[in-house]
Amino acid sequence: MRLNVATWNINSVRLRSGLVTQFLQDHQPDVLCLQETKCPDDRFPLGDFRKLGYNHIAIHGQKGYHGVAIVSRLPFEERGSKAFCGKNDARHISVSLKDAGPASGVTVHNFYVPAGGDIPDPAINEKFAHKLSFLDEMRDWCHLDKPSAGKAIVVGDLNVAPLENDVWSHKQMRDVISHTPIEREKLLGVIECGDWVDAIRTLTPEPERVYTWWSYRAKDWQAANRGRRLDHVWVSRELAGSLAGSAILREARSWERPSDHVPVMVHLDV
DNA sequence: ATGTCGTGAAGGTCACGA
Repeated sequence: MRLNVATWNINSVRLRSGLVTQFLQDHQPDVLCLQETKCPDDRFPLGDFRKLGYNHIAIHGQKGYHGVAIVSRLPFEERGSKAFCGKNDARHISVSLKDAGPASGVTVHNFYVPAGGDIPDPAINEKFAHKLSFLDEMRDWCHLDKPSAGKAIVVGDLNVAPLENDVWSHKQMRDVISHTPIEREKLLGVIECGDWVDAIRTLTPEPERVYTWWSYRAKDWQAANRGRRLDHVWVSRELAGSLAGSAILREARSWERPSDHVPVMVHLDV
């Protein structure tokens, strides 16, 4: 069976539920993971997605900031959300597919890693310190909880572009948060510690440039094309052989009132 | 150095986070 998993930082699920439904209709992912829903759980637009047959929805939101959700047409069992850095700030949720045929038993973890502010010095910028601690805890989680044992997928807006060709200019980005050496090293350390396989880069190796985010601030984002690969899909070793393809929906950045991130999809033959 | 978004609480714009 073909299993399609997508991730998308939607930057307000209420404002953009129309874009989400368009994406679900056009691309039919089995599982869509959303970040930055910015929506309390009791105001999540469940009905919009259920209408399209996405009847299984796990949400972990709060008012105004962050928030993650998993919207699925395959049934699942909720696996809960882990609080990182001692904060319950709606940055993780997980499910295990169940009664879903050959996809049963696949666990999906959906993350929204802290952005980290502007100044890349943890001594004077506590947001950057938080981001680094969060990445440290993700590594500990891989070590202690062994989330990559079995069939598992990590997706999300990890807010780090780890490889040189994940940004428009490696040289000009090395002091910019999302591509500083310490963040890149820590994110690659999480992958290594968990023995995760970077699905997007397995299918589209360097040196090809891959971006999933373009700033709202550029006058003409397409002409400038100063993108970054901030959104990721990792699979456990057991699923690596099932990787069948991936797609980054760049055109979604041109939709009306877009998110600054675009959907990232991975196809698995399970 | 700037640029642009979304939210929420005011209050008819601003602060904050990204």
